[in-house]
Amino acid sequence: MSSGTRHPDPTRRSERSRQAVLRAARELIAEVGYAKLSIEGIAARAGVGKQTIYRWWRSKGAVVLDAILALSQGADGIALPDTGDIEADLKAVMRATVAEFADPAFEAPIRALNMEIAIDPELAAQYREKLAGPVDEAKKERLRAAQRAGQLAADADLDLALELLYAPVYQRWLLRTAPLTPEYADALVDHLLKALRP
Amino acid sequence: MSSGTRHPDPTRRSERSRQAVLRAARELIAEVGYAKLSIEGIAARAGVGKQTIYRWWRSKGAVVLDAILALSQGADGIALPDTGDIEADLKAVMRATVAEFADPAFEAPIRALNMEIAIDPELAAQYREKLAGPVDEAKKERLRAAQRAGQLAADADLDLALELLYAPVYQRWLLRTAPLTPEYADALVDHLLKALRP
Amino acid sequence: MSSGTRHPDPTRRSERSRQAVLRAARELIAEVGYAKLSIEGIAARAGVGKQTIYRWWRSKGAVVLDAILALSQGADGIALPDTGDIEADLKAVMRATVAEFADPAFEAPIRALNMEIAIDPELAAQYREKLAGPVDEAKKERLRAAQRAGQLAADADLDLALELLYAPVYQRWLLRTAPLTPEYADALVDHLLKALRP
Amino acid sequence: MSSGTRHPDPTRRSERSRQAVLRAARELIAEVGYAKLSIEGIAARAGVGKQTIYRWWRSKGAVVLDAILALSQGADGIALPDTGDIEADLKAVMRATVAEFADPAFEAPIRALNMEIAIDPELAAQYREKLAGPVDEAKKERLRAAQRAGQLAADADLDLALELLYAPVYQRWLLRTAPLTPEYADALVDHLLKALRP
DNA sequence: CCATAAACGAGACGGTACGTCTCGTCTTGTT
DNA sequence: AACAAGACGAGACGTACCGTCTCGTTTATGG
Repeated sequence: MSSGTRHPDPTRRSERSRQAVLRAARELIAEVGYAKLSIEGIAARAGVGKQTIYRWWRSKGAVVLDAILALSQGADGIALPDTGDIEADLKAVMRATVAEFADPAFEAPIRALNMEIAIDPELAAQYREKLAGPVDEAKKERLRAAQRAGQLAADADLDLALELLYAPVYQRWLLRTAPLTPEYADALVDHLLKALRP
Repeated sequence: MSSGTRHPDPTRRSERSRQAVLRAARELIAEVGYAKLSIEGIAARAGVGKQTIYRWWRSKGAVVLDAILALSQGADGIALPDTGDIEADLKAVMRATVAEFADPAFEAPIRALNMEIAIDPELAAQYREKLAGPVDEAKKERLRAAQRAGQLAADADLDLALELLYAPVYQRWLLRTAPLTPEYADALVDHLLKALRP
Repeated sequence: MSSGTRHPDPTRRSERSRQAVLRAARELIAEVGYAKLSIEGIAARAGVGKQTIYRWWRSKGAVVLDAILALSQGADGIALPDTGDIEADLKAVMRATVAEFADPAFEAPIRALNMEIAIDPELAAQYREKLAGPVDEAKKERLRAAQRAGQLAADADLDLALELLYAPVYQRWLLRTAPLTPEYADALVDHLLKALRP
Repeated sequence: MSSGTRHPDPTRRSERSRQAVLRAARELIAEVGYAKLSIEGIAARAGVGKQTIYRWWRSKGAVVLDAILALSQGADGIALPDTGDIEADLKAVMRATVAEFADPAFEAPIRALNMEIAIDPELAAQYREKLAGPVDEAKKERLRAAQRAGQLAADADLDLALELLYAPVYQRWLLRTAPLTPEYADALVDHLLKALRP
């Protein structure tokens, strides 16, 4: 589950320490912000030697990724709602997404993670594999169902479709260029469907 | 032109030092990368006292922003090509954009700037005002022309239109989720126009 | 006065910091012992950045040497008593020496210094030049006076004479092989004079 | 033979490990010097678990002492030469001593051992009992023979005599105050005999 | 045409954190 | 039960930068 790749011997690893580190990382991001997050601080808060962190994680970013992964663990078998109405379903999903992005509790750690991912390609790969990938697959599955139902063009590029939905939200959030509102979520869905209708 | 707001007396400022700092910042980002960029290093490379940097810039990010602004100075009166064919014009522009993002020389400093902007809202505001704003305005002007020509719906949300075009490119580039190709540029334009046709 | 040799610019040095470091070093040697003396600890106690210590001193030993040098500063124009009776004078001096070695307050820092000197030849050279040298010279001067008075052989090797007096005391103290008593001091003088009488 | 005192059950001890530790200690002192000698390093070099060292030795110093003891094992029944001429015999012995101290191969480990002994009284006691004691006894035996032969005063303090001979050599070596030459060895003997003649 | 006040280069300062190393203890199989 | 291996909490190491603070030294008017 951890992001490092230098595990000397995973079986010898102290689960107690691992949990303490991830919890401390989460707490500190929320309390002092990502800019002031330090490995030294995480170790102290977790009651753990610094070496224990360096032993199992490649970087501060790897710790942050694991800390967030640990939260969304149970969410494996995710599936998007499917009422048969692709427009209604997508709007519901996008409104939820927009709301999540607007949540201040969501802000700090996810912004931190995105900084790390933008800098460290290897970390980005792990992020995609562990978190983004499964979620994207679920979303594409819903779109595929809509294709089968004749609500979307059969030859639509679903990866691009996802980007048309999510990239604008992501950009607004990351760069704070404009507020994220439910109306905005609806507008994105409307435009997507207009572009992708058969 | 500089981003700080505490200029004790702009007239007394040494232009020679300012240029040396911006040049040093650009060189160091290219050479050692953003993560290892330090004010100490910039000052040393520029042959400038650290205080001179702290006097005129609020933060490392402000220096980076200025360093990049200084490059794109002449580009004030930017205007997009207007052949009358909105599809051809947009595809040309997007292909150029995609090519620019793929340029390795572009990478390091812009990525650095984006990190700072994502963290520092005040810097983001300056970035929008000085760089992104004028460029976006030029883009919207072209879209407005297309509206007047009846090639786009009269009630189209042009801000959203820009996001549908650029946010996917931005996301692919920042998170390295997928390659940026000319075909991708074309596809984005195609989808936009399908969604925005009258 | 300090032992390091990399003084970047002695005129810029903070005398307040220098004093605080030496005082902290002395206090900590007395309190926690030499084995547990750390540069980190000295810096913290002195309210000084670690870099300030590394900037001006080559090693922990150099700090300790300076700390002790600073104590015995005024003792420049040292001269041994000269009553005309070399035996009585030497016995007085050696009894004082023996008493000094037996003083627990003397123990910790001097033992620490001797460890460093035994390991670091460069430090040893500075120790000899700054501390041991002048003292030895004073002792030899007294012996020379005795030679002129016909109480010692004219061709006596005074360096060796000093060693015959002090090396046994030093060895007993350093290795704790036997107690240092006034009688022992007298015995050393008796033997020296028997060996060196004309 | 080992210096620790917590042997849980000496019979269960692995002789192979013990030898490996002592050999590794000797090699590392010679290779990296005493200052950089670590238990971690000894264990790694010896192919031994750290616990094995902690189980059988009280401290790093105890390992070093054992490592050196192991070398001078056979030298139990030592006796100094006795040609009947005390001056010649002592000069031969002292010249040999001086030569031994000047040997670079002798340097590192013995200096290391002396550091430990100067710091740790308990270790010093063991050193005296196991190494210095027997040797000193042999030296005193030779001096006693000289007393019986009327070459030394019958009431001479033989412990002090040994110190007059060896302490100056020890001091010169430890503090590197002056070179150790054969002439110096002779001079020490000459002075001793002048002081101790009947 | 100076004087004078600022900005300047240099870099020392008190600090924080880095990533590494070693300590001495503890845990997990192996022999 | 001792062993090799090595993870663990702890904490010092020496380095890199932070942002602030003197230091003289330009430099650029404005009296």
